[in-house]
Amino acid sequence: MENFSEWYGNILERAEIYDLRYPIKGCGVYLPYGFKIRKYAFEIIRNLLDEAGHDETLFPLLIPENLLAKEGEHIKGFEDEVYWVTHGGQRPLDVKLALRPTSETSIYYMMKLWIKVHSDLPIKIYQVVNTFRYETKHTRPLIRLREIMTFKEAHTAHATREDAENQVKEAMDIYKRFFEKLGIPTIVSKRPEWDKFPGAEYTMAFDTIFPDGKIMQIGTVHNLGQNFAKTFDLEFETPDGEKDYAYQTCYGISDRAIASIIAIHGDEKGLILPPNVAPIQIVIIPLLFKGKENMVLDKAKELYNLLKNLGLRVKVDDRDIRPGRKFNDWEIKGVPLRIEIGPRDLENGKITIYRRDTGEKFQLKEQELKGEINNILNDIINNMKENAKNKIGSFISVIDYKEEDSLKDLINTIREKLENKGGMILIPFNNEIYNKDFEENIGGSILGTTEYNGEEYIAIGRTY
RNA sequence: GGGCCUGUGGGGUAGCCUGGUCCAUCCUUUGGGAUUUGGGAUCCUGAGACCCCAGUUCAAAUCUGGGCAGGCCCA
Repeated sequence: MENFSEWYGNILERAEIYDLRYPIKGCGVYLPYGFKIRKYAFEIIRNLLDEAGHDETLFPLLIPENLLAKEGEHIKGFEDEVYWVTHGGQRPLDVKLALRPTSETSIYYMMKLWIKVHSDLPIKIYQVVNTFRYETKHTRPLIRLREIMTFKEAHTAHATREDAENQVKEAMDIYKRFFEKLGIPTIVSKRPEWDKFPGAEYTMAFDTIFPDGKIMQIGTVHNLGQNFAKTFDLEFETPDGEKDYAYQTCYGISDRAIASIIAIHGDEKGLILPPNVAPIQIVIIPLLFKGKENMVLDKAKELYNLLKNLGLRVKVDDRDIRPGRKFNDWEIKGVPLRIEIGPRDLENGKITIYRRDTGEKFQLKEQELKGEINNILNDIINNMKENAKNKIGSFISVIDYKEEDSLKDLINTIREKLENKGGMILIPFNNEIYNKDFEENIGGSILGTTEYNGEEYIAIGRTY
């Protein structure tokens, strides 16, 4: 993958994931195939959240200016990138309406109405919605959008600081499992003070590394403390009759998760999808020879029903084109398994199987298929995880640095490394260099502090 | 915020400088047909474009101005 940008744009089009020709910068269209990937991926996070006691809700897209502007630090973080609705028809509006850049303010306004006593807490809700940012820098499909079409945002309120702290832990655990299921390796760091979510006490972030060596933030978890609660007056009565403000957290995952599936697993041939999000998990290609078409088609149909009944997503590709073309089409689309069935296989009572992740082709006795199929699919996701881990691992470099070493040398080493290799650089934590001044000199960003092999490090990289 | 560049079928392009030879080239895509099918076949026959508006001119894809859209560089 020499040129990632080019590869990425190409694959979105050729695999029919996302059409970026919509005539507004930073806005595009999820095509049916891409939409299904999105659907299955977000089904996973929905299930994880539901199992952990979250409830799905839906809040309005429009936020009145006075609500959005209420929390000073929060609005400051967004003021340059908010879209405003200023007119209703021809008539200017008395109160401008923002297209949500995120929904803290609208949700917390309502939470105030729902919270009276400690027994109303905790509240754990989430929604999957579109959000808007007026990006002036380069937009990129599914990575930097003006309309973020898929934003899963969870918001919680708790009676104590400890509960909120535990909620942060739970959220991080959920995200960790989510990305594991997708086979996407992540590095978790605590964002620096100057780069945390506006209005939060602190921000924990999930980063991964793209094939071009750039850092991609794909999930964040924020502990909001009582900042918003005080602004929005989320006051409640404690068990001992006192008053206190709710302790809040919020955490989000976006379209970038989809971009990561594509980027982390894909290869020169196209997508490689983890079976759990693949719109088609197994494609059956009948090899049709003159006079033997029906035999082969019947067998294909039989296998289709067998696999379908096992709960798998299967498709028989009986288009009247040559098989080589079909092989290619489905490889571009990343279908994990392909079954080839032709007259030769029929004679031998075997089927031919191709694995997209390893590229290997092998034969299986027809009777073995039913028992083996799930093992194979499991093996695929495990192998994909392993590959991804190795890829990301090779992008992490540790640089030693002690007080007495030359700061100039350190800066040069970092610059050189970021320039030539990219990826993530880890430096043993040192308060002297953990600041904005240092960040401005290294030709990259300080991602935050992270734990690596049991030690604390400063993580550095170039971000998207 | 300042500067630069680009816009031709669904995608990628040639033509633009030097206006006419362009009802626009090639690859890909795509409808119909034939033939074929164990790794992107082939043949026949169709489809599909000069971003929009105004101007210059006998004549505009080509020149000028504006609009819209996209990209790049610097702060």
